[in-house]
Amino acid sequence: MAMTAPGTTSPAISSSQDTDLDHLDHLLTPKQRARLESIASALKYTCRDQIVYHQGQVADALYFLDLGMVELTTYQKSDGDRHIVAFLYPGDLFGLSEDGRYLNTVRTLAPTKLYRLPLDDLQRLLVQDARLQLLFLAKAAQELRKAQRQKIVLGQRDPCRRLASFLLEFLRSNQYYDPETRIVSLPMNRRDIADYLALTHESVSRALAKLETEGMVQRQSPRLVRLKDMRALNDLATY
Amino acid sequence: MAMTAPGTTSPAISSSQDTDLDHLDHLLTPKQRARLESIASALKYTCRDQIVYHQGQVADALYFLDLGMVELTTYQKSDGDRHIVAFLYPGDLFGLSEDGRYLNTVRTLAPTKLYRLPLDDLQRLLVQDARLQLLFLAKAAQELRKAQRQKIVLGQRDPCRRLASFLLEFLRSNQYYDPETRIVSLPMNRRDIADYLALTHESVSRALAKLETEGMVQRQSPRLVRLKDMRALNDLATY
DNA sequence: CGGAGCATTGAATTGCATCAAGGCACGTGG
DNA sequence: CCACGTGCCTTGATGCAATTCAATGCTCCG
Repeated sequence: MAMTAPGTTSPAISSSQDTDLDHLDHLLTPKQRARLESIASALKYTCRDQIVYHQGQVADALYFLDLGMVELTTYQKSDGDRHIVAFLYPGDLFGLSEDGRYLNTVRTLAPTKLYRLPLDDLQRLLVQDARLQLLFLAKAAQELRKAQRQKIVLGQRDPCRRLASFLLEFLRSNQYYDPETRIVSLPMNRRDIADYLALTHESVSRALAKLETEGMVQRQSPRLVRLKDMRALNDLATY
Repeated sequence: MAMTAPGTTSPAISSSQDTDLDHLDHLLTPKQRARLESIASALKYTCRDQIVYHQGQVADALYFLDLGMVELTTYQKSDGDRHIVAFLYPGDLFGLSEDGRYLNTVRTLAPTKLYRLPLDDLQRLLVQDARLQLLFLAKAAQELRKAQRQKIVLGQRDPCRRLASFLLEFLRSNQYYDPETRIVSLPMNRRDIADYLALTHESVSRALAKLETEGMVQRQSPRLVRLKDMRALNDLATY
């Protein structure tokens, strides 16, 4: 495991506190921005459940999520068991591959805008501009931290703990969390949450119910959850 | 999630099939090697259970594992529950940090040799040499793949499946796996394995016993496990 | 002084009881 | 109709405790 973005000690590099508004863009010089735009093509998905690419397809590009939300899933063996590896927020990069093939299937969960960066062009660009490459390295380190955290969350066997960690992930999001009302607006269904947390959808329901009876959250509707006792949630959550 | 090493499509970049012998070194030009050596300091640990650094210490260097094996652990909250994030093989980089502090504690599991690369020197070097930086980016992508796989393994609830995946990880290792006899020589105890797989040490024992009664493995001694039915293990394992 | 045998420690394993997550079925509501 | 929630039952992982085993250190005796 591991890889520190060398830049995390430098103010020039992205902090670990990315939010919806804190995109890669803000860190770019005008020239870098122009160069990236010259190789990028914008993609827009107006509805959810659209596939960006499939696991196993030849990997020829990296993607930058600008708006919306996508899920990254991996399908196991022959049996259909699905595993959601991550939910991605604006500012995240995706396109992880191995032996030239994408490792995941990427699906939109909401109207989404993203940029497609062809790998060969991008590599050329990153070799030309080493400072720009440092930003990508920092992004990679950020994803690594996220994966490590998530691994620890999955290590917890109490569904409530996993769910608490999951809910708290939304604090980063401007789009799906309103600090005023402290309401999380879940862009995915119980099944998706279950596949992400390695639970069944029933267990997700039950865990949510338990958190509610314990006064930590309050369900306005299935997709709208108000975080009542942030302190207790934080204590429960692993990270 | 995600980040493809742009280089995975280029033969110049490290393949995903790293083994103990396939170190970063082999991919470096003599000049790159010399530059890295000029900023690196070699560290040798002659026995196991030595701490390289502690979680929370100020992160000022990246490390390259040259020989031996280390474990990367994260300690939770106040209670002592420990989570082993990864076991590292020769060729791996470590030193992941957040807000300038190391995220893990690194401990040797065997006599170990590693190189210490101060972050400020390294960043300078990577800005000078963008091609060298691509190698680091590729390493980061590799760690990301590893973390993603591990996350899926932890998603499985059957301890046997997790253990099978764990045992198969050793196939990469020249040091701890002998293809002739097909014997894995475990460098860690049951407790460590348990903390890695999010099980109890009893569950590890039981899972191993079950794999043995089903003819997939054979215990020569607690630390020596012969892989009898590779096919069945692969079917059982997630990845 | 040296070596055989015993004691101690810790890891690993196994039996047993418990408990909680999963799976099924059904009901509800948008 | 599909997503969500919930009661009931089953299953299997956990936790505790007892046992085995290995390695080490120690004593005591030759």
